Amino acid sequence: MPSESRTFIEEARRSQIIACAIEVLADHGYAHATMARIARQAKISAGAISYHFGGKNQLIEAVVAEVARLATDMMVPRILAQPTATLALRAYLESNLDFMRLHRKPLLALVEVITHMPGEEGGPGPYAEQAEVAITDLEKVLDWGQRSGEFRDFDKRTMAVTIRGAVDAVPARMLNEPGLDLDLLAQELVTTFTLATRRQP
Amino acid sequence: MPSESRTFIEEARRSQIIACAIEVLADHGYAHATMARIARQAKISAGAISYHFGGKNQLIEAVVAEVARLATDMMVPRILAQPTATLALRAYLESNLDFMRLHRKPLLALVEVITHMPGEEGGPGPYAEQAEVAITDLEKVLDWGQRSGEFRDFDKRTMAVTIRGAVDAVPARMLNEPGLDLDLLAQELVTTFTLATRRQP
DNA sequence: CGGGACTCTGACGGCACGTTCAGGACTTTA
DNA sequence: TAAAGTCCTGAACGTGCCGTCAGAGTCCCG
Repeated sequence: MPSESRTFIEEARRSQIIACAIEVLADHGYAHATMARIARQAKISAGAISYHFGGKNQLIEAVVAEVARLATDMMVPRILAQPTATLALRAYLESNLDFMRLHRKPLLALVEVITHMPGEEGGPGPYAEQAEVAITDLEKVLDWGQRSGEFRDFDKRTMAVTIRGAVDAVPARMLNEPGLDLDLLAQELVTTFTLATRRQP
Repeated sequence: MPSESRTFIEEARRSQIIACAIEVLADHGYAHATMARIARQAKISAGAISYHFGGKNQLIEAVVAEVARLATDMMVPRILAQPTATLALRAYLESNLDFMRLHRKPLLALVEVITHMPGEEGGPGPYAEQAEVAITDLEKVLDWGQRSGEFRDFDKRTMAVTIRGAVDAVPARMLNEPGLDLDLLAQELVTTFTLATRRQP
């Protein structure tokens, strides 16, 4: 305990600051998530954040990495455990919405960063690659289903973008409809895209 | 000409500034669309914009109104002219993508404003209502199809949000895939959502 | 006990942005 | 022609933000 108390404090602070950044991002939006505000949430000074993370960009980076890890851990194993592509697509949708329900604020924080973080002039945001990974993963499931004969012959990329677009529309709805039933929503999405992708009789 | 030259100049300047704001928003993104930059694009000073519009917020408001008018004019008549809900849904998707192809920069500018404009603390952005209108319009088409027996019994709001999410995912793709064929894309979307909504045999 | 490493504060500098304003050029009106 | 009105510029503000830094507090080790 004594030999590790220093790094223990360091790690504890980092975790606390990341958690507070997620809280502020989810509750007040990217534009209002200033260093001073995150610091106030953590009951420390703004300088302390720079001390631990070196700057705002690196803090954001840590937040994104943390939430991405959460999502990956929850989704990937469930998807890979399915025996058929149809069930894998179902697991993709269900585990994704499960993640939204169980980690509501981290999800909203991630969405704030990905959608509002300014990138280079006219180019994509710095975390566009994050979204690209989610799409290519989905494409793999779709390719699996087409090669196995479960799915009809659609354009894989277009279908992947369509499904992700539908899923990404959910967080905004969570903000405006407090009583939204995500289980029911998952059911509707599964039905919709099962019908849209299955091989036609 | 003399009696109206004053208001003529006024209107010409307003149109020019709106066009330049659209250009800058589409090319460089909301974060980089500063007053100075828009002014430089229009070869005037930043003060002139405040003179004609009273401030940045009112300029943005004018931009949104202009683009929304463009989109409505192109889509609504085509949708209402259809004899069945199935064809109306097809017209909704096709006319929406047509608008994206014919008015690429105004569309991208509108997306920039709607997605990046900061609103009140934690609340939705000031133009969230704009998106809400697009969804309720779509719900009307879906309700039409359910009452006529063309569509199966899905949750109208969920399906509307799903379709809009899929459509709203297109602009981001236009930025990253220059050679994207919007006609082919429209065809895929029509097929996908025709299968997803039609009454099951 | 005393030096050193770690942790944090509070204030300051610098920057980017939107807005305002006095004044000038030009046009219309009296 | 003179006065009034229109249109615009360039500089000067005020604001909000991030990053830095000297110094203080705390804990450990010699």
